[in-house]
Amino acid sequence: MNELKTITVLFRAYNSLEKAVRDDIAKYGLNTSEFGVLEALYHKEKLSVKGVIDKVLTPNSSMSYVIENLVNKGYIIKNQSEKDKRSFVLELTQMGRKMMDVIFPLHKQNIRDILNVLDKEEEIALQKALVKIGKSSLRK
Amino acid sequence: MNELKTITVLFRAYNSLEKAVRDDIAKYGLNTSEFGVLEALYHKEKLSVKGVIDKVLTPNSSMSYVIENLVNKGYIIKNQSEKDKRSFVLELTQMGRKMMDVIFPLHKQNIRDILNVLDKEEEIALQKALVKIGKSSLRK
DNA sequence: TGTAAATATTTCGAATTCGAAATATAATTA
DNA sequence: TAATTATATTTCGAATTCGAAATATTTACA
Repeated sequence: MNELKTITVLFRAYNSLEKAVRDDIAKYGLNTSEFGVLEALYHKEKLSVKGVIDKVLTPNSSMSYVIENLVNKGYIIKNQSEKDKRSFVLELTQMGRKMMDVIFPLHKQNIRDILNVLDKEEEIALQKALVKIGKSSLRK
Repeated sequence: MNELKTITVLFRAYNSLEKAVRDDIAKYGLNTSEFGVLEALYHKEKLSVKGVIDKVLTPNSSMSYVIENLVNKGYIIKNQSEKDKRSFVLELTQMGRKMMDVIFPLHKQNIRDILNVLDKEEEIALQKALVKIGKSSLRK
């Protein structure tokens, strides 16, 4: 049997899921990186740039660009931290929060609609396997 | 429980796996898209551009660029098809094939080293779940 | 305290990626 | 056979992404 089948189906599943998400949030003029930042802030109130980077998959060199766009669009604000002058604190604007109040539940439902092809046990098992792979591919 | 956990761990697993693969093949001056094309041709001898597109995850608008780079690097050749003048046939050069003879086994082993944290049953179950998700996210 | 190492963030330049529209040829059908 | 539709591929312009190096500030420690 093909030894690479697992990675093939993983890449394909990721790609089609990612595209579904991308198309969904593109309706609101956002890309995946931007949405990731908004989502992190939606749950955490305030986060430093580093705090966001630790939560999402965007590398720091791209993050400045993503954040700048979100600031320009008026969805987040960025203030230098008093404690640590290297650091900048991000939070949603009122507009950003209102938008997320609308988008986030739709986004969640959209994903659930896709994932619900799996029954509960399958989904749990999938999570476990993926966590293992995630860890395994880091130590390399 | 967090309803989005599955997508989170899927995205993370993909990302770290993809990075492991990317770093690996970057040693040979290739990126993931390029490697995907070479891999398709390595197994199939000859393929049209469309044939390659159907096998990999790169959209056609990007494919021209990827193929052009591979031609310039001397790893593949591209000839207009006699049968169908719209179509172009791709195949590995001798150099391309020799390189893949070296890279491909290493690439495969690299991935197996990561995936072998899973036992056989886990891996099969993972494949099944991912295939379901792949299909499920297409019809949207 | 002064200097070195660590951390947070940005800048830079270049490569890659994308969707939409354009081009060229082939297949279909009226 | 002419006109229409379908298919294969490329072009275009713009946005995004990346790693590496630079900057600024803080922390460690000699």
